[in-house]
Amino acid sequence: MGTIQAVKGTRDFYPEDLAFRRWLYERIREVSEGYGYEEYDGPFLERLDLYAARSGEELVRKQSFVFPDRGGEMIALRPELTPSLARMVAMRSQSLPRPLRWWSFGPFWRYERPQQGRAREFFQWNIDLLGVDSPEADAEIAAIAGALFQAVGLGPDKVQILVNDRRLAERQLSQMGIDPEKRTGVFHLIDARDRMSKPAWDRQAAELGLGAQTVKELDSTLNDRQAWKDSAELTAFFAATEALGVAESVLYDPSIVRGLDYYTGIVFEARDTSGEFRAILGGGRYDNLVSDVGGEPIPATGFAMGDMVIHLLMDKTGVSPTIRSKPTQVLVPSFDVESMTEAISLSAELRACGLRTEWYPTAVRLSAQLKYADRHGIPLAAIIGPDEISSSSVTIKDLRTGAQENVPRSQAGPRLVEIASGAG
RNA sequence: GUGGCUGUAGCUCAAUGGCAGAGCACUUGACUGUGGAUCAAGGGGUUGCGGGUUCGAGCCCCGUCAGCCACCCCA
Repeated sequence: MGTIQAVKGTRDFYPEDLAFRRWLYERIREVSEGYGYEEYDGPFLERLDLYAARSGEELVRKQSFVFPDRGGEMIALRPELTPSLARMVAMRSQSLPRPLRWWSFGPFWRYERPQQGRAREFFQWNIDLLGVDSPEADAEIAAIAGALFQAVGLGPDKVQILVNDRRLAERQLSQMGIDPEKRTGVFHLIDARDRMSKPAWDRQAAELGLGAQTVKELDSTLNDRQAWKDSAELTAFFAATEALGVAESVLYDPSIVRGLDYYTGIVFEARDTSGEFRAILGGGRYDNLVSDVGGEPIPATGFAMGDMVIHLLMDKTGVSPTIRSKPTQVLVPSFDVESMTEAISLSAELRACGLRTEWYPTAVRLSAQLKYADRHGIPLAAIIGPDEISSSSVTIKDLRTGAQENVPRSQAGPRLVEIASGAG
């Protein structure tokens, strides 16, 4: 190709691609606002220090796009939103009325090897509930995730939200006599269990210094689907998700611990039930983050969902909508050179009636102009040629049904509005 | 950051080391006032890029870039 290549890991959004992104954004907005959440956004650029606070070694050191500004300050393209949210809340923690229900949708960047479901530039939905320290708050957040899946056609048979509580997991490890210092390593081990073979997993467990008896106990704990009953928080959580009507979508899973360091309580992630793709979304409770960036302590819970995996899953399960990127409702063909001015003025009249109207700019064959309308899914055509001009009329054609009628020119706009609104 | 696979038309893919092709899409015509279907024709390529081997490279070799897959990590 002679053209300059796109930046690695970025995506071009042609009109049909942007149409899907906007459609997803609209579903996200409807669901978020349905629970009373306000839209906000942070800057795309942040000081690298912000992430150094808590996000985790890997994310900051290796996966951020970082550059020095002209003053030498290290700046990062935001790899996630939660630290920005914590900073924004911390800066006004005295004046913001609580609880805070905020959501956002925008671009993020991570310097990683692109592959299926993962790019270097991606879009992400963030939704958070701050100022409430209760399992019921976590349950609302999980219910919102379930509501979004429902809204895009991914029912409980296709997506499950898998839930655990770090406090329960830590208690379980303590009961097994596992040193608190080994927790992080053991959490990673737990996280990797379904991706590794049994022998490899046992070997890594041994490397961590876990005895055979401990490994056995750990294994049986990870298979105990009833252990949530030992947790007051999870018991309250599941009672609340049932009341919220999403009981079928949430499931206790003792192997969910999540990678980010700032989670402090209930954690969850959504997976496709076929197990084909990586996590669709992930989140949980992070009660210390706001104070970590300098604010007064505010408990918080929330999640982030990328735009790529859910799209892959929707395509695979056949629930992706077919979206028309062309907004035009009415095409006004240019019948011939002589009537072109009339066609232009007709299109202006139709626009004045509130119709999204497109004038065909060259007087080519009428069949070619109607074919253009057909290819773009434009439902209506308003034809004005020599016959119509001499009788002060317009021929209206509904391309969906093939029906055609001739109306006085003064009636063309109102009649088209009627047809376009489905009343015709 | 590590390892593997693959790069040919807008898309999906052919072509034994010997004339770069097909289907879909696009444009035009069959059809001088009517789209979808059918038929026909046409446009579109520095075979990702750079080097090497060879009489001759889309094909073989080296490098590079990109895509995909598995790690790592995570949305």
